[in-house]
Amino acid sequence: MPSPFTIKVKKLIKQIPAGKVATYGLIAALAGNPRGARQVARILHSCSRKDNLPWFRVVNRDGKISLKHFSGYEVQKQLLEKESVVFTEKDIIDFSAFLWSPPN
DNA sequence: CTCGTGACTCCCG
DNA sequence: TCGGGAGCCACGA
Repeated sequence: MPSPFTIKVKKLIKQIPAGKVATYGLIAALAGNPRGARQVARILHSCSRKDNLPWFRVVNRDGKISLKHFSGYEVQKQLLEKESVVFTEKDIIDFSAFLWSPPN
C-alpha cells in the first residue's frame, strides 16, 4: 500500500499533457510535500516501470534534464522533442512556453 | 524493524 | 557568479 503522497504524485504525472513538462518540486508541492522533490524522482524511477508513467515529462527546476548522458538523457530529450518540446542550444527547456500549469 | 540510497533543492561562502 | 554541503523523506533489501 503506497503512501498518499505516492498516489498523488502518480496522478499528477499522468495529468501532464503531451508537449508540456513539470518540475520535481512542482509535482511534490501539488502532492502535498513541498520538500519531496527527491521522492518524486524516486517514485518515478520505481513506479514508472510498472505504471507506465510519462517520466520524461519531468525535469529539474532549471528546465534541464537531470540524467547524465548515456544514462537516459538522450532518450528523454528525444521523447520530449517528439512532443514538440523545444530545447535551447544549452539543452534547457523554456518554461514560459512549456511549463505545465495544473488545473485547479 | 533498520539502513542505505537517491531522475532534487535550498542556502551559504 | 558558481560550487559545495546539508536537508529532506519514500522505497527496497
